[in-house]
Amino acid sequence: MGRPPCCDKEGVKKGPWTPEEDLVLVSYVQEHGPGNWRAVPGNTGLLRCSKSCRLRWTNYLRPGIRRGGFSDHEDRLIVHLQALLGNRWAAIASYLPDRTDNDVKNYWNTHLKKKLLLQHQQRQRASTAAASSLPSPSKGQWELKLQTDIDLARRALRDALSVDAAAGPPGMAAAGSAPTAAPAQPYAPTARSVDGMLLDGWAAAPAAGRSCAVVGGTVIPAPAPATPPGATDSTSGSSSVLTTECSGSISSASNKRAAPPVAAGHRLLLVHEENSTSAGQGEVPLSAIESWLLEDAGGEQKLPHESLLLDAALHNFGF
DNA sequence: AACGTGAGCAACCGCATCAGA
DNA sequence: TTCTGATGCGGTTGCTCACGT
Repeated sequence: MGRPPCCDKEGVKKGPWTPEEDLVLVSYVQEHGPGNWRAVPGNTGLLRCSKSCRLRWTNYLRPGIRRGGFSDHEDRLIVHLQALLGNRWAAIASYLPDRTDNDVKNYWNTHLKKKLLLQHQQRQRASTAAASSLPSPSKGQWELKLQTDIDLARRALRDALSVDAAAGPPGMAAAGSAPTAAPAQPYAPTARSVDGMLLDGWAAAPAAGRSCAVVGGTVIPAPAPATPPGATDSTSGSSSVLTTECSGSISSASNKRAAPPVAAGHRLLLVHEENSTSAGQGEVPLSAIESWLLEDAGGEQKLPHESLLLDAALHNFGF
């Protein structure tokens, strides 16, 4: 039952990508645009399976990807979205336009989970100490109400996610994290990177507001045709705006698939202006849900009901 | 200097779902 | 409607590097 894995074929290379392979792949995608991954190995001569090519592109070579250096704002956003959405990393990543689901997932597993656990333990110790000294209002009425609100919101989201709105074309989940106008920040070159290697004509600085790929610290501007079919095109037009509208339900092709905020027919607004000066780290314009999640508390982006969402996040991971 | 260990992250794997024939 | 190929997603693995002994 089921098809054999595409990577079972003999002669298919596995393991880390070499800088040369990266260049071949980027070059191909620059020319043909992402998609039709099945054809990539054959057309490029890469000894990789289509899946591997797609993964390499979406997680590493795609323009506009920011790596590492998660801000506090991003931390909190991830924690809260995780509490609401569970391990729907693609959906979560779609709220962080320059992050990949893999990156978010790794960051959660390696940093945030521990951080949350630590906070949780500290809170428990604190509440235990408080309980022993005070006739504690362990969970005040307002807090219980908030918990109810959270539960309702989560249920609503879950329901919404299970509705097949059939709105978004395939591949839109990834489009939710479509390249933004913010130029890709060169990551620190690694031993595997192709630092210093340039393709002819690629060395030019990317035009303003244009996507670009980064290969080993080299910024490679993306040509217009590189936009995936069906994806919101943030590379075309001078004032392109990523707009997500969700009408009552966050569309999802299934309850497993990520809810792509970019799918048509959504009411939730996720506006990402290409030329916005606030496109910097952690300053993406807020959608309704983000505003709710990140409700300002005293000027700084202090999250509401933090302990409750913390609980939810921990609960999602069986803590 | 050599070795052990743990963290971080890139990549793989299996499964689910979609789209087209 | 069913089948099949292509693609997307989440869980997991395994490699690399930093750090401690």
